[in-house]
Amino acid sequence: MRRNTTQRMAIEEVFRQNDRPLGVDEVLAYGRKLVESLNQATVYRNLKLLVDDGRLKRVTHPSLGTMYERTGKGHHHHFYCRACNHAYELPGCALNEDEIAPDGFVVEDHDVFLFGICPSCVR
Amino acid sequence: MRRNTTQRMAIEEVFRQNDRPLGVDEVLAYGRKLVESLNQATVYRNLKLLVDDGRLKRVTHPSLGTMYERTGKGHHHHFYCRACNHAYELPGCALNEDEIAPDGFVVEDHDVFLFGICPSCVR
DNA sequence: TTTTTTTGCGAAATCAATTGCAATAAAAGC
DNA sequence: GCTTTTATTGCAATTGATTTCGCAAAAAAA
Repeated sequence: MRRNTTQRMAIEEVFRQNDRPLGVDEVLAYGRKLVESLNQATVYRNLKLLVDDGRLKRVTHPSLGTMYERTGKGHHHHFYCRACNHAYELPGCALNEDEIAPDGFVVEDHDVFLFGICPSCVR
Repeated sequence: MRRNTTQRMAIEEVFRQNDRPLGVDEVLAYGRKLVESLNQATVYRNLKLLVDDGRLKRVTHPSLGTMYERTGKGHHHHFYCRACNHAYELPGCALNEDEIAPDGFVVEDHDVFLFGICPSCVR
């Protein structure tokens, strides 16, 4: 049976406080502000458990690599800010269903990654 | 000065024969059909040279990892067939420029990855 | 208290990509 | 055509980054 350890709760808290896709190091860094003994292996183990439990989703970003984000937020695209290196989730979908692919291709899913400058960095 | 080795020409030929994004192992496997002594390190070295020379472009696919494709084909999206594990390039862009991101986000580029079944696998 | 999961730590396994080096081969020079 | 020069290859070893693992100690929950 799964136990509510301070480490696991801290990792979930990290995602609550920073509601955007986070890399393993980010989770470790933010998590250590909550539980300073937090270990990298513990982060890896818990990220895996949280994915298994359906609380997190694993995403592979073309520039940032493996990231994790909270589930249950509906379809969204990803924005990567080249200035602060943060990833953001942008709700909604700007893809035209009909011209998405030529006849014959059966499209089941899609991932959209945007690149640019985020509002906090633009000013 | 750059030499036209049989290995390098074979690698370029591989991309001419299979005009879709290819992974390093695919380039190696197809390349060995043309030059059986072809070595992995040679593939890595030449892919890098061909990128430097602007003949290939490096792409990071969320599922397939690092891939290379020929340059000069204009903007396109990528389609990944879950049946044959091949990547395809789909010319054109089905993204709505205006609703692409909320106000404040400056979008400079984007990558779109589609997932599904390709025409050859669908029948 | 007792039981059992979980942690921290360092070691180790993976995987992708790079490098050193002697042998090879393309291109230039004779 | 033959020799010289030097880029390139093949091979194995190595790096570097990411992820996993073994195990004793710690801490939930029973």
